[in-house]
Amino acid sequence: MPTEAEPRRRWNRESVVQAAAELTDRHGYDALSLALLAKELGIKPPSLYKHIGGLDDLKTAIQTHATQALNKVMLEAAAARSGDAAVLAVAHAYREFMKRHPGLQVALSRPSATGHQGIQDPELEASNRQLLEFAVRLLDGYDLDDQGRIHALRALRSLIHGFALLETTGSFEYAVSVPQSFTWAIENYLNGLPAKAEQARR
Amino acid sequence: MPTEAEPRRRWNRESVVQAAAELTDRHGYDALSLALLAKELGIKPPSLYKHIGGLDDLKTAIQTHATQALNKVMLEAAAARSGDAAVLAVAHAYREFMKRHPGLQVALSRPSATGHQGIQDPELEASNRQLLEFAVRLLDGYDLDDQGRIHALRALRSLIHGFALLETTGSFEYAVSVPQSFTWAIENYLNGLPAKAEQARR
DNA sequence: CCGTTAAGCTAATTATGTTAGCCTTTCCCC
DNA sequence: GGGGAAAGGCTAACATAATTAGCTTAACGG
Repeated sequence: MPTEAEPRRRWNRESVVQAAAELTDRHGYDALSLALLAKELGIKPPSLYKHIGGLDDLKTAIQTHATQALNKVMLEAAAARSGDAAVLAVAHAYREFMKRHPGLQVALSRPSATGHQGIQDPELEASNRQLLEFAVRLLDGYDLDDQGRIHALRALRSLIHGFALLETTGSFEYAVSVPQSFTWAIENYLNGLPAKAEQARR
Repeated sequence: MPTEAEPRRRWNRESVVQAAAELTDRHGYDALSLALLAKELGIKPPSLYKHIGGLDDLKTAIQTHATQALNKVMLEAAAARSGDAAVLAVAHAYREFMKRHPGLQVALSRPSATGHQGIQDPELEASNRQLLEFAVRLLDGYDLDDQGRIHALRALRSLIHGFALLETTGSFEYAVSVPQSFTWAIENYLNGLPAKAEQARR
């Protein structure tokens, strides 16, 4: 009898979370269940507990997975760009990510399942810190002090995130081009920023 | 035996949805269940089906309930104000609403449970139409054509909604005042809008 | 080769959503 | 007032999901 049996694919926490994330994107965040995920992986629900702590833990893991993926996308989008072009590129990449990952979008738009009392994944911390450092540099071309930069970053992210979210919830019914609205929104944001004194440039 | 029995409070669809909405605000959107709701109302789960079609129907009802409540809040905030002051008032009212109703906030930030294929509550339609008409007037003081006004409204709502959402998901960890960031964000938005030619005013 | 461990399984428990069918109160109309 | 329909509640029963306990087996290292 030849060893016909599948090598029996081994799952680990990361691959399980990854599969779960894809599941939410395909079937919707609310459709995520251990039963469905187990079927998808070809194993039985109790086996999942060898990799994750339960449904809540899985949801939290999906959140951090999504956050890291989004951070990565933003960093890549801004690479080799600067100034307004960089901001626009990041904005479009952010929106693209949200549209391409409807499940993760929902995951990114809700309080973490397990109350996030400080104790966080160190890898996530690092990713966030890296993003912040990078993001601050995005706004180099504007006349902002340290506080102003934080304000500006929060505003930018709010704008992008809110837009992408409202877009997929179907809040933009009116017969005006949504992509144009997005570009308009970002440009209006940039337009409002205080320009750095001209003589200070170049 | 005197008729000690409680007059047995009667529920209807509206009061049930209202109670469910409050439940989500107190216990979190994900904690919403027919079992918990029934306990809250002092009835048994199957009885709920006399008022709602099931959990999905209830969630959709909560969404439209939330939308109408939010619309109302915005309208009231802008009453007797105009120009930038009106925009700021609406923005703050919107954010306040989101903070005060964490459950409804989540409800407002996800695709409707029952796919929203056009068939909508006429009352909701009316509320949305009313809001749009009003909102357009909000931007009277700026030099925008019809398309521009829609762009501007989408941008404003995205900014406010996104900010409130990220605020409660805990994305603003940095040690800078969040309320200040919010005001900054709205002012920056207004700042970016094209001012109407001066001679056209007063 | 043998023991440990990782990763799977079955069985059983609990909670929930949902349906069916029954019972009582309310209330309207005659 | 009477009588019936409708409203609103209930119990019983069932399906599915999450979770726990305890067993089994493949892999892997000494």
